[in-house]
Amino acid sequence: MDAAAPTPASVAATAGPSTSAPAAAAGPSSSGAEPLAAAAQLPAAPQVLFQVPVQLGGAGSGSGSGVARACRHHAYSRKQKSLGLLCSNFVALYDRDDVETIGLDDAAKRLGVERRRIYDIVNVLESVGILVRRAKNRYTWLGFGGVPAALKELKERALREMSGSPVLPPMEESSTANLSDDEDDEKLEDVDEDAESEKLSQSQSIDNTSDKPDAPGCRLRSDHRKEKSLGLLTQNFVKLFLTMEVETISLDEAARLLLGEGHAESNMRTKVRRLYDIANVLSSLNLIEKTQQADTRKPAFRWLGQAKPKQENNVGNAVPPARPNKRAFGTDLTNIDNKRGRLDTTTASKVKLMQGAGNIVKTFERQLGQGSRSDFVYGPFHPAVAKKQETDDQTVKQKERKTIQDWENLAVSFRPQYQNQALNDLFGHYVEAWKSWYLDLTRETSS
DNA sequence: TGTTCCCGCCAGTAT
DNA sequence: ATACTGGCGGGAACA
Repeated sequence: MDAAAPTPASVAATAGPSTSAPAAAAGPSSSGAEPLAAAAQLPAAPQVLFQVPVQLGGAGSGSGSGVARACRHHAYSRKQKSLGLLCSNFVALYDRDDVETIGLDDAAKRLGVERRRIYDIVNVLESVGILVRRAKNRYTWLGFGGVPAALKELKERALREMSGSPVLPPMEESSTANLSDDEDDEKLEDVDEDAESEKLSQSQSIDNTSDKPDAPGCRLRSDHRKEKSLGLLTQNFVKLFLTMEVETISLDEAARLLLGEGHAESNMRTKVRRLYDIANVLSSLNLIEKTQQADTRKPAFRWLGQAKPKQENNVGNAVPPARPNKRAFGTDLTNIDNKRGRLDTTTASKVKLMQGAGNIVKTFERQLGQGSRSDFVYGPFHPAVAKKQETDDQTVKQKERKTIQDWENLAVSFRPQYQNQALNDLFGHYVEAWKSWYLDLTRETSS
């Protein structure tokens, strides 16, 4: 649907400020223009909404590939079209009390991007509980207040499964509470997904090359799709931080961990590309930040865990000051960061350690993998209140404290039990190492 | 030159 | 049949 047809200015009109989505604006179909109370009302969001300085020449931008696109856009700057920036804008646009549901077309139109990009954003936002899909084309805005619950749920689920306890009966887990009519069918699939994911697990990473070793054939195509969905990948990426408590992790490493062994080079590349997308969005939510690994200087991401709208960079971060080092979309900037927390050093080695455990991670990742959209419904947990601004320092601090506590409990109670002895042993090593590292870490951080 | 990641093709799904 | 979703990877901007 996002085919050619770049409708040049379609947006500019509706989207107050300087929106301009040169080539992208292809606001597809969609019935008429919704009233959109002009996006101009963005709160005091500073750098929001695409400030594309230069209006690319007319409709321009070729349809097809980026070739045509590229050659006539001198002023083209990908920074201004980054997912991260887009996400910030998206948040600025919808993170308000009066926002209830979000229409994809509307969002695309207002932000001046093509629908396809909105899917990207929305999928990761949903993964972290900021919004929920209600129906085709419809999402409900939960806001940042939904994040803690979503993360908690993610963590719990991860731990539950790591500990070998059977994955919740899908039906129960995705307790319809929040589902709307058009989603429940997915749950049906989840049932056999569970059963199947077991045997197919290893092919997950290599499916691309169509090399199903033992030709499971029976795999639901939709499963493949789900397994690779941006949403799921986001969750698993986040789980890496939540359960392994790695302080920093490079996208390579993440990809490796998520893919497991026998991955083709191309798979890695693709996975990493996706992770970049995800990381950019998570960064703009301030859930993670870009840094470098101490030893290798390799770019990596650090978990901040305290989602909040981008503007409020100063409020209670669960982590020391974090300068805006990551490629600050929108605000542009250096990509390179020089300083990084002391933790990185230790972390780097832990991460290495983890690599050996790739298999295991992979295993549980797979178990968790069933997370189709219907799988992560934070309904029962979600507060529904406390939306917006956690600007309140007190609250934030309390939360931080609580988080630390959580982790401590976690460290203590964390004792996975694999039915499989070998796994159990292997994992044991990993856990031990992790635990000691983690304890060090908490001691350090919690001042 | 390597890294980052935008863009849109196109296949799978839903209506 | 049409519309919605979203995986995927080419290739260009960026460092």
